[in-house]
This record gives sequence, structure tokens and C-alpha cells, in this order.
Amino acid sequence: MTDSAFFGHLPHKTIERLSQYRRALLLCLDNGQSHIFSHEIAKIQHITSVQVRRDLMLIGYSGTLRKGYNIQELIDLIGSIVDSEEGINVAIVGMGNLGRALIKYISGKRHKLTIVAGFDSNPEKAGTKMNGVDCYSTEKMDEIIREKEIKIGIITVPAVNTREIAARLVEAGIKGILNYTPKPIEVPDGIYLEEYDMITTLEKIAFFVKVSEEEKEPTPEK
Amino acid sequence: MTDSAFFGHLPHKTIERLSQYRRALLLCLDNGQSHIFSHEIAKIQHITSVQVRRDLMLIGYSGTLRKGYNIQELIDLIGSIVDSEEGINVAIVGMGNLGRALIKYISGKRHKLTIVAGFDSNPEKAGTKMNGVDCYSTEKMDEIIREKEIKIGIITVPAVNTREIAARLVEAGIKGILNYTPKPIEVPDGIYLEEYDMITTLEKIAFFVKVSEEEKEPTPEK
DNA sequence: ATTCTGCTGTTAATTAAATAACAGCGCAAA
DNA sequence: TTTGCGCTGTTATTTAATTAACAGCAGAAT
Ligand SMILES: NC(=O)c1ccc[n+]([C@@H]2O[C@H](COP(=O)([O-])OP(=O)(O)OC[C@H]3O[C@@H](n4cnc5c(N)ncnc54)[C@H](O)[C@@H]3O)[C@@H](O)[C@H]2O)c1
Ligand SMILES: NC(=O)c1ccc[n+]([C@@H]2O[C@H](COP(=O)([O-])OP(=O)(O)OC[C@H]3O[C@@H](n4cnc5c(N)ncnc54)[C@H](O)[C@@H]3O)[C@@H](O)[C@H]2O)c1
Repeated sequence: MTDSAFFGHLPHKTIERLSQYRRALLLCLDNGQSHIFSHEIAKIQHITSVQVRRDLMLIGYSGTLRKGYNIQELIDLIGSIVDSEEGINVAIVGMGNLGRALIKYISGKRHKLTIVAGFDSNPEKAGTKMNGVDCYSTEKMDEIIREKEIKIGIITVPAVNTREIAARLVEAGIKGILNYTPKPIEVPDGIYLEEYDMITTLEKIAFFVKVSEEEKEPTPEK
Repeated sequence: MTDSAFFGHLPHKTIERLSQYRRALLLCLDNGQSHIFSHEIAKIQHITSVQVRRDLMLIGYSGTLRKGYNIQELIDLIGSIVDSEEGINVAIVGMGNLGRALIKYISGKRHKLTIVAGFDSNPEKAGTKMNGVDCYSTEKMDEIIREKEIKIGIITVPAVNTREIAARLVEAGIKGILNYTPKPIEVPDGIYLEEYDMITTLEKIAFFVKVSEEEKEPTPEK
């Protein structure tokens, strides 16, 4: 009987990497591979093999000497740590380009993580299905979130509506929010929030590209 | 004459935050605000005011006592550090849902970061325009990347084509890659790579939601 | 056999990032 | 004026994350 709360104090970065390991391992499994070495995982993830072994140590998994790790076993173990046994229901608010990309990408990929509803204020979108996911009017948000016991909301509405939607998600009892809008939000304690902005990532790349070019051709001394 | 290479050793996290500060500051400017305190920036970004002041110290910016930071000045300074003076050209490969969302979102948002081309293997998409960005056949990738001096490529093609596209971007002389595909890639030294996966973020949220619920109703003994 | 090799698992050391602590300053109140 | 307050800027400390170091082992090479 795994007391999964035991894993509650894993480093945040380790949690992220476990999810990434699983993604990579699933691809390896598709290729018919059955075992994998720490340095192979490391290469895929652009990290060191020590990092991988350390993460696996933290979750108490042991590989076979000279044979590596059993991919299926490791996938299952990561699942037992990262996933909720009962599964978690997710909703997406804002069925535009980004919302659709997300639905298409996530749907069916993870057993324990299901997008069970999309919401949109555009009356034409309510009542339709997208990749098998029912789309509802925003008016029904509260009702459906409670009914379907949705725990996580992804926000992909236009920036101006972010605050309002976030407030309503919180009101409806959601426990986690993933905000893709460029408008940062505030949530009460006890609600887990992540925000991600592609421009930030892009600017970071641009910066390091710039820096590395400047290092090559150093600024001419006046 | 700012020798911007001077900032080459800023912590990675600081670079990310500078970009986020700017995003937030631009919003404040729109609201007619002219000055801002460190604790206000901090609140928007869900960090501490010390963190903010420390970052600003690293880039050598001083606010006015009791008045805070001049928003416009700070935006300009961040720009002088993060942006390239000549600007950087970007291409997106794969004009599906995600590619379109990105073009729409990024286009026109940053002065020094321009999406100058989209590529798609679908012949129907070649020759069209999306949000003012010309869309070309993938066959012309090499040619156009060189011609327009594109430095950064964003990959949003189906996973199976990731490797091929990445190789061709590298071949064409690109210096930075942002891979949104769930298939991790390898690039030669000197090319800056970032990969991002929304499922990882979602699973992380799901994990911490789960953990926090388990803490509330601890596992029954026995 | 026995030596070598290449991997795992773990502890120790290092580095990076965040936080705490505090000096200084200028306006505001008294 | 002088006291307090609320802010900045910087140094010191702590914590988190990564990397290095190495012991141990199973099979391969000789
Ligand atoms: N974080 C990132 O990296 C990133 C990248 C791309 C886009 N974005 C942002 O994501 C959001 C969506 O982008 P998009 O390209 O999909 O835009 P879009 O215009 O294609 O889609 C927005 C959708 O939201 C719906 N909507 C509008 N108001 C609503 C409301 N109050 N409640 C529910 N639905 C509502 C619209 O009907 C539309 O279907 C935008 O805010 C955009 O800036 C963020
Ligand atoms: N990282 C994430 O969080 C995330 C989220 C959503 C989607 N995705 C991934 O992003 C990719 C795109 O998603 P989408 O929803 O936009 O898919 P989509 O099918 O809507 O778009 C894919 C586009 O790529 C084009 N294409 C196919 N092969 C190509 C090639 N060889 N060269 C150039 N273009 C080609 C297609 O014509 C299509 O226009 C997928 O790999 C998906 O898994 C990632």
C-alpha cells in the first residue's frame, strides 16, 4: 500500500523531470525498447545521468546492473507517484486556437488526466464537440465544474477576460489553474497556480543567442 | 555606449523575470501608471519584493526613494539588455492550431522580435498570409531562412516530423530553437534550445493539487 | 580464475537561487 | 527639529538544485 503522500516532499524540479521521463519512456516503449540506461534518459532530456539516477533514487526505484531500468516498470512507478488514483478532471476556458491546440494535444494522452469540458462565451461554440470534448457556454461553468468535479482549469481566453474567468473558476471550487493568458492573476491560498508565456521563452532564447554572438565577435574597442 | 555583453552573466532566472517584468510593466503603462514599487511588481509576479530589487540591482537600475521605479525607464532598460539592437527574425514551422496561436499572439508585441515567416508542408497553406505573416512551403525553408537572416525557429509540426525539421533548421544556420513538439531533439553545440510541454506543467499542477488534498485528509492509518 | 569495464546507487561538495537582515535616506507627522 | 515610517539597495545567510566522487557489483574479456 503505497502511501503516496510520502512523495509529497519531492523537489519541484524532480516532479517536472519525472513527468518528462515518462513522456520519453512512453516513446521508447513504442519503439519496442524494454530497458534503458540512465545516460540514455539523460541524453534525451539534455541533463546528466547523475541527475537521472538521483531522481530515481528519490523515488526509490532500482534498475538492473548492466541492463538499466525496466521501462514499463518505471512508467508505472512514475504514474503511481504523479497521478491521482481516481484521476483528475480538467476544463479549458476559451476555445480559440490555443484552446483547441491544447485539447487536441492532451486528449487521450494520459489515463488519469482528462479534459472533460471546454467553455466559450461564443454561443456558436457552445453545444459543439472538439476532439471528443463537449463545449459549453460560459454561463454553465459553475454548474458543470461542480457536477463533473473538475479540479483544474486552463485559461486560454483573451487577456481582458482573464481576471473574471479566474475568479469564477476559484468560485466554482477549482484547485489548480494553468494560465496561458499574458495577464498575471492572483489566487487565494490553497490554489495552485502556474503561468506560462511563450514570449518569455522566446526572449530568453533571443537573449542567449545574442550573448553568444557577442562573445564570438567582441565589441570593437573604440 | 552600453556594452551589453556586460550582462552576459546574468542568472538565467533573472533573464526570465526581466522579460516578465517588462510584460507586466507594459500593462501598467497602458493603465496610465508612471511609477511602481518593488512590492507591486512582486505581487504581480508572485515573488518577493527582495527578488525584484535584487534583479534590478543586477542590471544597475535605481528607483526613486518613496516613489518607486519609473516604468518607462525600466521598460527601456530591460529592452536594452534583453533585446538585440538590430532585432531578431523568427520563423514558425507548422501552421496548425498551435502555430497560428503563436503567430497571432507574438506578432507585433515586441519591437525587436519579428516573426517573418511561417512554413508548412501543406501546399494549401503555402502562399497565404496569417496575421500579416507570409506562409511558405517547407521546401523553401533553407532559402528563406538565409535570405531573411532568420535566427530563431519555433517548431510546431506533428511529433513525427520534429527531427527532420530540427535538422533542417540547423542546416539552414538557425541559432536558437524553441521546440513545442513532444519529441525531444538534439542540437549541436552553439545552438540554444528550449523545449516546453504543456502536459508536464499540467501534471505538475495535478501532483501538487493531489498532495495538498492528501495533507488535508491524511491517509487512514492501517 | 582474474582483471577490466561500465553501469548503479549514494554520499559529499559545489554552485545557483532565494531569502533574510539591515543600513540609509527622505518625506511626513508631530 | 526630531521621530517614525516606508521604501531602496546591498551584503550576508540559507535553502534548493546540481554536480562530483566513489564504492560496489555483474558480466565480458583474457
Ligand atoms: N501564454 C502563451 O504563450 C500564449 C500563446 C498564445 C496565445 N496566448 C493567449 O491565449 C489566449 C487565447 O489565444 P487564442 O489565439 O486561442 O485566441 P482566440 O481569439 O483564438 O481564442 C479566444 C477564445 O476565447 C473565447 N472567449 C472570449 N471571451 C471569453 C469569455 N469571457 N469566456 C470564455 N471564452 C471567451 C472566444 O470566443 C475565443 O473562442 C489569448 O489571451 C492569448 O493572448 C498565450
Ligand atoms: N508542447 C505543447 O505543450 C504542445 C501543445 C499542443 C500541441 N503540441 C504539439 O505541437 C504540434 C502541433 O500541434 P497542432 O495542434 O498545431 O497540430 P496541427 O495538426 O493543427 O498542425 C500541424 C501543422 O504542421 C503541418 N505539417 C505537417 N508536417 C509538416 C512538415 N514536415 N513540415 C512543415 N509542416 C508540417 C501540418 O500541415 C499542420 O498545418 C504537435 O506536435 C503537437 O503535439 C505541443
